[in-house]
Amino acid sequence: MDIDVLRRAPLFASLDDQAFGALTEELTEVDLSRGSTLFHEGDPGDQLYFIISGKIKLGRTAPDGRESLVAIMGPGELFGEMALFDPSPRSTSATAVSETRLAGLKHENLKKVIERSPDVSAQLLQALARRLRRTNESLADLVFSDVPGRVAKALLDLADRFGRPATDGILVAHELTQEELAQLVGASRETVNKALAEFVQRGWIRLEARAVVILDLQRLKQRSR
Amino acid sequence: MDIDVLRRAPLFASLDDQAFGALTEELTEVDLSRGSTLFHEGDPGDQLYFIISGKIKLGRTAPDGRESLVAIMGPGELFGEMALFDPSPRSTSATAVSETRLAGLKHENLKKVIERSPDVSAQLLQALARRLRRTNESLADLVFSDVPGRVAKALLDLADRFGRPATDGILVAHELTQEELAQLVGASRETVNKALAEFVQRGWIRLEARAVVILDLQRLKQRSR
DNA sequence: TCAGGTACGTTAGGTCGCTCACACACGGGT
DNA sequence: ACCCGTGTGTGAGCGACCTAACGTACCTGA
Repeated sequence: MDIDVLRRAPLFASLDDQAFGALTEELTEVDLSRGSTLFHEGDPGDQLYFIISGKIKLGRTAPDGRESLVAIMGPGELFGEMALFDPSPRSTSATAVSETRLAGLKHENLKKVIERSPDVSAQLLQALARRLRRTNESLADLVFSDVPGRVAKALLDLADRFGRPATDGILVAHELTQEELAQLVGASRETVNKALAEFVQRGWIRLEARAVVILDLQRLKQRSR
Repeated sequence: MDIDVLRRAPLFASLDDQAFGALTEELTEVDLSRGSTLFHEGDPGDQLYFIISGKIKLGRTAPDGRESLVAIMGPGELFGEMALFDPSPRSTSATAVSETRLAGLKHENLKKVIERSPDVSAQLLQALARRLRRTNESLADLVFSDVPGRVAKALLDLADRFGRPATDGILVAHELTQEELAQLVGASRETVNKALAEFVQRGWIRLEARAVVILDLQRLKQRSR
């Protein structure tokens, strides 16, 4: 397993090599292809996961089948930890957005790590606090901004996390379909498509297959407020 | 200071009497009257707070002045902890919804408590995980449900946390104005008013001054899905 | 006790974004 | 090479909710 990503993860930064070595013994590797689901909403859960490569979408399904995405998680990030501290069934489902490799860690093993090095729980607190902050932000956006604004914001967020400099802008290989992007910003696919078309029209972005190139970061930021 | 509420708080359940005694030495009492603000969005923050009595609304303000409430916190609950683990300015403002008494605890002192008894950080993790779960829930509701549905859900949530049995139903003395209730569910005051009027019409609730009596819990639950 | 602020109730009109509907473009499998 | 499924682009129509604008009922303090 490629443990480089994990070694660099802030969560384990405080571990010495020996403790880290012991940890890696406990990890289970999981590989997912696009569209396959790791767990469903309501499942019991006793593991948390690290993303080694690829992307995972965390989402909820309404009784009528509509979906809403809570977050897109990428390499180096972790998820599925909530079921551990607050022992309840999974509150979201987790599905691969692209070819994805994960490292799973059982609750009991995490506990062992925490006992050895309390810094880890400080890191976990920080990770959770950050997530809560982001979610509160999204909540406010949903109330304050219109769909184009939310789309702009989502693109900027994805750019921040997955963007790479390209010749004429920032390449954001988000791997999401417009349908998924729509579920992420809480809007219909059609409306999101129109918002994207408008941005293209204005020369702010360029569309590629499951990717976007941001050409005018400033204007996009302006629109996202 | 009335420390009964604190002694019963799960966060401190694991402390022995001596440790708890030491902790109370570090607490600062704060009293707020309705409408006065403890901190604003963007302020630096080095304290977390326990609610001894009363209620606090946590909210965000849009550039144009509109407000959105992230949560209503009541007796026994804590808030303002995010700024500690994830050292950034306050992400929300905190304002008293009613006459409120708080106990403030500085970051450094919390650290001391955690060092002595690591169970406290487990409790903190649980509290954060629960909050994150709730916020994700709200996020999904905002997308899936219409305004009446969200109002119903908010009433049920408030009933769960602040409700008391009354002769003909559950008395929920939420202390919120309809404007605040509207900000909590992400809608306009007018629309919330209409939803409430409709519920009254149907005999599901009865309105009182800054309070609601839930008469037909079943129907209200039905409507909230 | 009166004045003025604050909260509540209700209406009318406009609009953003949803649903529905369809056409096209692409890509992978037989 | 050809489907056929999946994803993308676009238009028409409609409806939930917002804004704007009032009148009324309180409560509070001078």
